[in-house]
Amino acid sequence: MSIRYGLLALLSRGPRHGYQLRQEFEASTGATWPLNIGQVYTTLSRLERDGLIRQGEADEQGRVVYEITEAGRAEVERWFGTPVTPADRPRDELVIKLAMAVATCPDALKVIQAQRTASMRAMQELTRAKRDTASPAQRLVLDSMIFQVEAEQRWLDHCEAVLREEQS
Amino acid sequence: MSIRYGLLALLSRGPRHGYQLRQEFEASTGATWPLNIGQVYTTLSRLERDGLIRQGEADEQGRVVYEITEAGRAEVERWFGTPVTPADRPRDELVIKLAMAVATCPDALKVIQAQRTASMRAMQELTRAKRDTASPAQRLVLDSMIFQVEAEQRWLDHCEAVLREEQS
DNA sequence: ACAGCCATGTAACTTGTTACATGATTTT
DNA sequence: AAAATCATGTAACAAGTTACATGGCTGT
Repeated sequence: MSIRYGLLALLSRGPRHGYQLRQEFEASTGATWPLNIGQVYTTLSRLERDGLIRQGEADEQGRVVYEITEAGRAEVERWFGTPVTPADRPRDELVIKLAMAVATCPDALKVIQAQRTASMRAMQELTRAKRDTASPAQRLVLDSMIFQVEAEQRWLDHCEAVLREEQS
Repeated sequence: MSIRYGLLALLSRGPRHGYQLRQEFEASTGATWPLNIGQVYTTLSRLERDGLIRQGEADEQGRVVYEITEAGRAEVERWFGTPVTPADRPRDELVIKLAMAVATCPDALKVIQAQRTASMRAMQELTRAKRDTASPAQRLVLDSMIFQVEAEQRWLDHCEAVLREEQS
């Protein structure tokens, strides 16, 4: 629901049109997850269908402007007030992969090694991206990814240690 | 694609029927993400549609048994050999929420506080769950979540520090 | 004239998810 | 007899995603 609520939150600041929403969304969340412009419009249609936004009057340039409704405002409030729990998060593909590998794969250690290499490269790219990013919001997003990759690396080490212990 | 590839990986060990697949999947990945049995069958249909598995002969108990095809085996190999990158992961709802909150919300600090409380509670539940889990595979999954919540807590501290600095 | 950006939208698709229907077998 | 578990499946939907069509405007 990230995009859905993200756009709704942007609209709670004031009326916006679709193209503008993509710009602001990407300005906040950065280049790691590019947002296809088509998706903005599909998401806006669904938000309108659900009564959380409505089409306002057109721009002076004739652009279609959306504005948040009362129901939408309440929904944003609820969203900001509700923390994210582990159960809310989608299944982590890496975790599933390793869980399957330890039971299935000829050698799970190879999977771990390949992932570790990729993680290190990801870390390099993230630090480089952070160096090149001026926007504070985008830096926070990059920081989050850096912390997550660090956690991933720790977990990979841990998995390898557990595996080696089991084998011996 | 976690479920899709997860089931495919299980089938690469040998023929299985649907109910059994759910049991083995949950035995590996644990109780945090329960797998609805209906989803097993929808996913199996789609895997069959894509030529990655096929229906074999029925069980001695008359149960429908699926087996992996050559194409499926190749796909599993490819999956195990391909690392997960940050771009592969879905947008993190917490990250989006905070990125929106710092720019939109009356006070983002409240959002951070609420999340921190939830994170601490999540951590408690995860350590309790780990204490009660004998299966090594499930313990690894729980360890992954623990590392992730730790990273989340570090990031929340970091966000708060950055915010307070900006305000002053 | 043409390339590139601004701008809106739709059709088709994917995976994930749940609610429901159905019946057999096993346990209490 | 009733409850629980085993077992298979379908219908309907949500959210995310991309490819494509369409046209206006701007700078070279």
